[in-house]
Order: sequence, then C-alpha cells, then structure tokens
Amino acid sequence: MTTEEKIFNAARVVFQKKGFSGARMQEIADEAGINKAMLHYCFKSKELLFKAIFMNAFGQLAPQINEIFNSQDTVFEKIKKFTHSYISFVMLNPYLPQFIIQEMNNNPDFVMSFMNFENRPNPSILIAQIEKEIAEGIIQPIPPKQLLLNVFSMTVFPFAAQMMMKGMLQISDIEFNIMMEERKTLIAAQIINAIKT
Amino acid sequence: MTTEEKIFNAARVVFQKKGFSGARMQEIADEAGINKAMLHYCFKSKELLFKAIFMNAFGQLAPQINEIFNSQDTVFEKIKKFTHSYISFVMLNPYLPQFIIQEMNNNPDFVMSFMNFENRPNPSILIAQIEKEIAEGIIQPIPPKQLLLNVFSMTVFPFAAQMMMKGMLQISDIEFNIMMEERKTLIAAQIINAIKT
DNA sequence: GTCTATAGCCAGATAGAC
DNA sequence: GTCTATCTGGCTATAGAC
Repeated sequence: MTTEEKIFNAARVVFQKKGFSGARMQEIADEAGINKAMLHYCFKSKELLFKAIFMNAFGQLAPQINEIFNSQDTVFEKIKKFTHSYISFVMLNPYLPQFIIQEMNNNPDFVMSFMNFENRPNPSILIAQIEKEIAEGIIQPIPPKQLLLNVFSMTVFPFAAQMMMKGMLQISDIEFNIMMEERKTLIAAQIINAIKT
Repeated sequence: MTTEEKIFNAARVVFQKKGFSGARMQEIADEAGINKAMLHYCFKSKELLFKAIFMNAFGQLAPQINEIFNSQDTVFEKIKKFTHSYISFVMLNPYLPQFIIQEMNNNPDFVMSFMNFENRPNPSILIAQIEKEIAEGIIQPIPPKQLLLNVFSMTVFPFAAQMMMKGMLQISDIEFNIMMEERKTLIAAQIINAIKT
C-alpha cells in the first residue's frame, strides 16, 4: 500500500466519523501511521483531501443507483434490487450515508462547488416508469417522488441514524447487523405490499 | 426578550445548521446581535451552551413521542398520530433531526455524558402491543423493531437528508413543504396498508 | 519521500473598564 | 450586564534537514 493510499484510507475513516470540521489533520496522520507534514505534501490542504474523500464516496454510490434505476426491470424489481444492493454495500461502509448527508447539510456551498452533477443519481426515468405503471393499474396511485422518498427513507435512514436508533431500540451492533441483513428483503416486501393492486 | 434568550435562539440556529465543531462563538454572537464575551458570561463555555441547546432540542421531542407510544390507542392509531404530530412539529424546526443524529454520530461520548435517559423515547410498551396485535391477527407478522424502524425512517429521513433529497428529486423548498404536508397522512396509510391483515 | 520544528492564524476564553 | 482588548492554546500549513 502506497503512502497516498494509507493517507486516503485514514482520512476516510476520520472524515466519515467526525465530519469535515470535526476532523483533525493530526488524527488522520496518526491513523495513517505517518507524519502530519506528509498529508500536506500529498494532498496540499485539508479541503482538497476532503474533496477527494467526498467525491470518492459519492462516486461509489451514484453509479450503482443509476444502473438499477435505469435498467429494463419493472418498478417492483427495481425496488427489490435497490434495497438489496444498497444495504449490502453500505454495511461495508456504515458511516457513508451520514457522512454525505451531514456535509451536504453543514456546508452546501462547499460541497456543491465540487459535486459531479453528471453522475448524480437521476431518478427521472424511474419516475416516468412509476407513472406509467400506475396508469396501467400495476401500482396504486401515489406521487412518484413520495414513493422514491419512501424507498430511500427505509433503506438509508437506519444507517444514517444508527446511533440514535441503537439507543432507542436498545440493540447491539450484532443485532443491528442482523436487522439490516433482514431488511435487504423486508423493506421491498413492505413497500410493494403497500402499493400493489 | 432577555439577552440569555437572544443568545439561546441564536445558538440554536447556528449549532443546528453547522453542528458543534462547525459552529463559531463569533457567529452565534453576531446572530444574537451581542458581543462574544456575553456568551461566556451567560453560558460559561461553548460546550455548556451546546449542552443547553441539545438537551432542549431532545427534551422537546422525547415527551411527545412517549405520550403517543404509551397511550391507550391501537397500533394503527399510534402510527397515524405519531407521523402526523412529528411532521407538524419538525416542519417548524427542520434542522432538528439532522442536528440530533449528527451529534450522536460525531461525538457519542460527549452527547451520552449529558443525555437525559429518564425521558428518552421508550418504545417497550409499544413493542409489546405490536406483538399482541400480531398474535391477535390484526397485524401481519413482522419483527416489531423493524416496524418501528420503518415508521421512524419514513417520518424522520426526509428532514434529516433534506438537502440530498431536494437535490436528487429536484424539488424546491416550497415543493418540499407541500410533500411533507402530504406525508402527514400518506406515510401512515402506506405503512398500515403494508401490514394490515 | 519522510521527518522535526516552527510559523501564522484563528477560535475560545478572560481581564478589566464602564 | 455589556463592552473592548487581549491572552492562550490548538490547528493548518510550511520551511528545511536528511
């Protein structure tokens, strides 16, 4: 593993846990097992390092989502595939959703300044398809954007609000993982059950 | 309005928007229209000011939730009441959910050190009730904690991930508010439709 | 490339006048 | 109680040896 990779991995851990303003360059250096000066040698500044981490994180998620949204499947199939593959992926990167949500909220201008809008998740095809399937009587009437919001909510929220939900529902890390494993199929079943004709 | 109140309101705005580490005492002072020294005169330190804000925020939410969770209503009635009243309340404080989630994730130890555990949302009665109604055949079988997670997800997520969802679904602030208004009844209908026998 | 040492700045906190 | 001015510590960033 190159030094740059060590820094990158360390920075991902620290930024995703503490956020941009909470992260310390010293902590990233310690996590990487190198000196603080190397961070600046490799990535020039905290902002540029953060930018690299954020774009990488976002870049991993967006294409997966678009691939599923824009495939030839039915809406129900898409919901099943999305929830399953999103949960599988995020279980390996549990801090990712909260990280992205947090930085977009805390500093929208900064994030927007380097967001890649070409690759952003684009649900317009799926929205049209939902409208079509409603017209065909396959799906019960519902505003398409509300349906998408439901799918994202059920899938992403448990990871974004992990600490809070673990505390409120009194569940351990292990139980949490079991529940998320179960949600890979449970969510889609619930959503489809709610809107099927 | 007393100076203390002016500070408190200003601090709430800044902390909820930027988080603990992103917030600046100077910015809070400016927002309050007073001097930075007054902050320390009134609240001693940034941490204590934050603590006051966080506990107030959490203290507003928890009792409402418990009241609904522990009433004499049926599960379906509770879901309807919770989603409706939670959304109504949070529409007046749109930064609140993300604020609480973020700080619990970024600095669990700090937050836990002053969290009021007596008043925390406690779903144990509701969980027992769900099990009972499943046994009675009123609700389709589902792990109670998964059902609760679904209710919270559908209700809280749109506010927590506001920026991201506005960007992805291409909705304006006004459209967002219309959608949230609609969700006051839509969510409960969806959830109940998915689990009713 | 990798380190040590340090510059320079900024934010939280305080002293002290009024 | 409210201000101005200032201290102090910590953090980003850089200079410079090796």
